[in-house]
Amino acid sequence: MDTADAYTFLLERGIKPSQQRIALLEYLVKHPVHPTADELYSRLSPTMPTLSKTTVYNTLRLFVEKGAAQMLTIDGRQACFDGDVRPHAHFLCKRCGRIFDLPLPEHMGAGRFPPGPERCCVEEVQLYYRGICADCLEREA
Amino acid sequence: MDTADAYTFLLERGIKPSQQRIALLEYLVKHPVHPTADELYSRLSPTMPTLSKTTVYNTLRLFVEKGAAQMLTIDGRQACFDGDVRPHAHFLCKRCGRIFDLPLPEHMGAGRFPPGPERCCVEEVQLYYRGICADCLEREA
DNA sequence: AAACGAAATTGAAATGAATACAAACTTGTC
DNA sequence: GACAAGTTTGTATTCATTTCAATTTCGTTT
Repeated sequence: MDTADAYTFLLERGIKPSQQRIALLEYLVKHPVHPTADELYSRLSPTMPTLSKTTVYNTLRLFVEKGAAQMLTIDGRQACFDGDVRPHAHFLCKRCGRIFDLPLPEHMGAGRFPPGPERCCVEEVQLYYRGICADCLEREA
Repeated sequence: MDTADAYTFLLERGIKPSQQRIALLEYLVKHPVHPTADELYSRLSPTMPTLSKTTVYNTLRLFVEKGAAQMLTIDGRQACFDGDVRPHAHFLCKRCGRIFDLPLPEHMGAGRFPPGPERCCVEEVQLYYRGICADCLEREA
């Protein structure tokens, strides 16, 4: 995704494409490592010196509201963000802290999330795994 | 679960059963509404005036480590705790903030959580739904 | 029963993610 | 060029959680 793509993507979602919003979206999509708000700020500050942390938070909240990004609460300490809004699961390595994408189990494809007997309206589903990743397992063996 | 049950349950898990730990475990099991650390402190303080919030945090962390309770990160702001450690899903109502238990989909029974191609070691799985609960839907209709 | 020591508890202070808010700035429109 | 609506910015604040040193509890030994 380049700047032009980000521009139109934001417009499609009803988001006014400002410099900051384009930069954040581009970074999120190009770096699918589930960064935190703070990481995004640190990475983008150098090339965008006036960027404020408040803008990062505001923008991420907007993205989530408009369905342009996902917020992950897999790490209890801070929220992580994912520019890939297609349904997929996440794995958090307790050792190195990295978050990996994983496919959803077969039966949990898009739209097929039976919430049980209750008559509630499900808007989001998140499937989180936690454990030790392959790299960390190998490193310690 | 009464005090004696809590006592033996804690011992079985390798947790020294102190007054505070028994009280916390009993409360968690008797009130399956997924309280936060702060709520637990507020509820137990009246009958246990010397209880400290640090103890609540320490104890909850210990419970989670020893598998005596589950920590939920479904609400990004604060952790919630569940004395029911059997695998089940959770639903957070964005309107009223309550968290409900839900059964896991058929294919996701205990131990059957295929994490995909990676060779990682999965220790926990959490399935979160977010939306509007039946009560809130009705109230607004 | 008193003394001891390890473990648990406590309260105060610190940390750190996230939010509130008001001022300054952009951007498009007349 | 002035205006207005919407954005961005920095500072100050909130609040969940952690750190830490001092105190207390509890089981064991003398």
